[in-house]
Amino acid sequence: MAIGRSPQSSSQGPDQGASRRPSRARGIPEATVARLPLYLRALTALSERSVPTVSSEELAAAAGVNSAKLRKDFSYLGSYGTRGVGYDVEYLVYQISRELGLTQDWPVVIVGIGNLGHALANYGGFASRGFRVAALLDADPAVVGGSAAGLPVRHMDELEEIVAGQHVSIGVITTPPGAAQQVCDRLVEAGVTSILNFAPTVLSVPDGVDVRKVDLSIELQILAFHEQRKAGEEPDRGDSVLDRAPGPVRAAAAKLRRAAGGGPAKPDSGKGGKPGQEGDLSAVMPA
Amino acid sequence: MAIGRSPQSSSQGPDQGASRRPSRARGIPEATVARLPLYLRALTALSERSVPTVSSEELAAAAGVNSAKLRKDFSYLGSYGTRGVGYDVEYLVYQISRELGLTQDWPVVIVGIGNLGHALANYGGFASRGFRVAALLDADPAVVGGSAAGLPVRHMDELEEIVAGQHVSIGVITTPPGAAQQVCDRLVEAGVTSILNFAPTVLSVPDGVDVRKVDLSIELQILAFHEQRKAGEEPDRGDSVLDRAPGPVRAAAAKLRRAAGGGPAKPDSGKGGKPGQEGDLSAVMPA
DNA sequence: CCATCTTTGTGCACACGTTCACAAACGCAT
DNA sequence: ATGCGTTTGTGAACGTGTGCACAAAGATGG
Repeated sequence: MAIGRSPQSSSQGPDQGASRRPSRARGIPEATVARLPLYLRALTALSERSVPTVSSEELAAAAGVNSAKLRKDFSYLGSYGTRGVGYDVEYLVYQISRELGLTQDWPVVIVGIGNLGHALANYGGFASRGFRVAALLDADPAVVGGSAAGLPVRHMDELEEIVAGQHVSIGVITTPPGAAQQVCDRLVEAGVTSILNFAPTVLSVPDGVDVRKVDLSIELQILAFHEQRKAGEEPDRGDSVLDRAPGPVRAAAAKLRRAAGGGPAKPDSGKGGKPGQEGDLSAVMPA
Repeated sequence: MAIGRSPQSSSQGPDQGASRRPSRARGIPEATVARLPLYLRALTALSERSVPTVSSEELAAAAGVNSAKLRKDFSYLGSYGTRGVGYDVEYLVYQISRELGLTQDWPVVIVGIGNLGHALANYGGFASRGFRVAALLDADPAVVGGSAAGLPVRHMDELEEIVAGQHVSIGVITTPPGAAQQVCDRLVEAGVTSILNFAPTVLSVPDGVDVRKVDLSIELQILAFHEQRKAGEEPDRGDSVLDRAPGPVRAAAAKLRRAAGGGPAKPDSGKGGKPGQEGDLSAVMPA
């Protein structure tokens, strides 16, 4: 079978970020890196209110984390606090920005200008942190030539030129799932080394390329899981008994299922058994 | 100071999901829950191609994870595989769906119908997994009355009635950051117990309410971090020496900074020091 | 200059997550 | 039936992340 490409390099699962490559090159744990933007946001808010210093306790509350965790996180960056006082807001903003690489400009291309692509193009958070939209791209002639957020939508064919010409190293994929891997390959080939993927696809990329995934459907499913648990807390809604059987019983059941020919005996995935769930997504958006 | 509300209950940080409450009520680890949707997607694809069984190795490749991890994940659900053969695709689809609570219908309200709200309303992945959009809500009279994805946009005032009447337990917040906490409070008050938050805000909710956060800006910042690391691998671009100094030196520097009055001595956040980064987001979308 | 109070930075213990590696279980051919 | 090849399920080792609790460091007041 073998469904993915060759390497499953660069992480992608829920353990986002570059996990397999220890990534702790200079020591900053991945979990800490993921929290730095959180701190940065809280600090920026304080900065705007001209608050000069902040304690780990206050900042932790604002960022929604444990204060000990916050202090440990900061300790990886160096000792930027002052005991008995707290942290200098402006200085910390600068240090975190620098650590995250936000003191430089990051041109970004967005590929796939559907509903989500549009939303992202209009996204205020891009420009406000050094991320500049270098170009909007789409393969659909009906979309190319239009505009979003004041930028023209250009054709995929210009991708290579744009990436090379503007030294784009970050690409955002908001295409339908079917096109994602292909777009990804072109991005990588053109020189992009970091990809933010909104398509519900497992992208396969060569070593050295980072992929992060945002998947709305998954988030909702996780919520549903917890929601279901809340609902059926004490009532022991009995699952067909076989399901959690001790082993031999269950194995026999599996054998029976297989023997049945995989046809009519299946549970029908729960509800309205209409097929094509994954294939015919209403275009533009991932499922 | 104290910025957030009262409790910082229910998790929210990068350690998404209900972390602090062990949540492993019946034993399924949070990390596993987060991967189940991944497996489900891969399995659904196989199911459509009428593949009857799949080995852990194959499925793991398709989902982009380690096969041992996949097997351990499945072992939490029970023993649904057959040694020497693999897993029955249809059966596993059913089991995972059931575990995630996707065999039932989950009405969802989306609050804040801006660019992103529109995109979500049109999101194919909603309906395809049992998530039904019960209503689209907005507070802006200019938006109310319009429609998105065939559904009318209704006014916030109808929230309580809709949530109660349709037994909505999941809410999606796509408002500007300033409105997020307020909307969240109303949702919770109305009876919603799971929230998917797209606004760049740390929501504070009472115990028993789950919050998951999707933050585009953070994802990009994490990518930028790794990108920067790739770029400056060997060159020891010397950071003003003070930055990583042994301690006493650094402390003195901090004292000097503070003594300087917090005014002109600050590093200016790196680039064009225009303020209002967090406050004046171009509405509609989070930053 | 000393005492006291506040807050950082971190050692340590523990919980969680990942991966290896292998025995047990199963299908299949003979 | 028996043996062989395959694949699952899991015990155990390891790595990562979290949180407590406290000593050290600095601020502050007398």
